[in-house]
Amino acid sequence: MKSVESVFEIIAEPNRRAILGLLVSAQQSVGEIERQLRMPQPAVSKHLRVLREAGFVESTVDAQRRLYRLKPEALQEVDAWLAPFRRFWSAHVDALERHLDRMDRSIPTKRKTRKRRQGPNR
Amino acid sequence: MKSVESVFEIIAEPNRRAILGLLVSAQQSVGEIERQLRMPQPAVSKHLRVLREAGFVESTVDAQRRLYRLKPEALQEVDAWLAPFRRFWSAHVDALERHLDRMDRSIPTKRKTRKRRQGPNR
DNA sequence: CAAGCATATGCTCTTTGGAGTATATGAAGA
DNA sequence: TCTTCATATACTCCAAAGAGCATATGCTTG
Repeated sequence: MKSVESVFEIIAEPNRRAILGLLVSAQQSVGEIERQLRMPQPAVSKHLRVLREAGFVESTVDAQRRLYRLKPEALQEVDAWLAPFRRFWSAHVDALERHLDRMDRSIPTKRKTRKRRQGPNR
Repeated sequence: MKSVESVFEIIAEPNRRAILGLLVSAQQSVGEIERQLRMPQPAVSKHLRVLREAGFVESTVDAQRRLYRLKPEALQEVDAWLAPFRRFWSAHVDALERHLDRMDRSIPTKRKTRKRRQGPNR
């Protein structure tokens, strides 16, 4: 049993993302998820278990049913990881330009020719 | 060759996330990534290939080196997917409260008929 | 052209994890 | 109690993918 998968591995699975998507609107029982996603019940339960152990969802008991609802903490982790990259899709095109311009990340290897960028000149 | 992996599968790989992390600060050559991450060169190249084909990075040629830099579009996709969930980590506590209120988190070891629930579930 | 560096690719091996199926648990109602 | 419903778990099978290693490609310089 490995319970320490990264949140990224968890949401890498399409069915799990689908389940999370369903739970955005409202909590759902296993059966409801099963029907909406047209997925075999054991599959649903299994994915829910993974999601639960990873902290993405939590469940409460209602008679024989289990109602699953979203727990946002885990997804916040993804959001946090994304943060440093955000500055890129605002204005980075120019910054990139500057980079290309001054990049001389030379390494302790002998290099004579530089200025060899720009263009797929074969 | 399958090139149509979801962006989520791409970033599920720890080494790839590490590479992306490196590229946030500046573009890097394969060798630089190799050294900083202490990862065998073929591994770096392979991951870079995956990242490139998925649109996470792009490369330019500099003599025998290849300089890789970030391409934010793919990560924006993740960001977009995350959007619907964002409202959860602002105000959702109240909804949660209501739920916790009408059920018992205790273990229903031996329980007789309880309220049959009036659920909003159809 | 030959040599050397930087990077890419091909191949095998191994592990992981989802699919599918069968079955177990547990609660509710007759 | 027995039956039925809702959900969970156990188990096998299979494919995908990363690790590791060897090698190919390609550019540069002597």
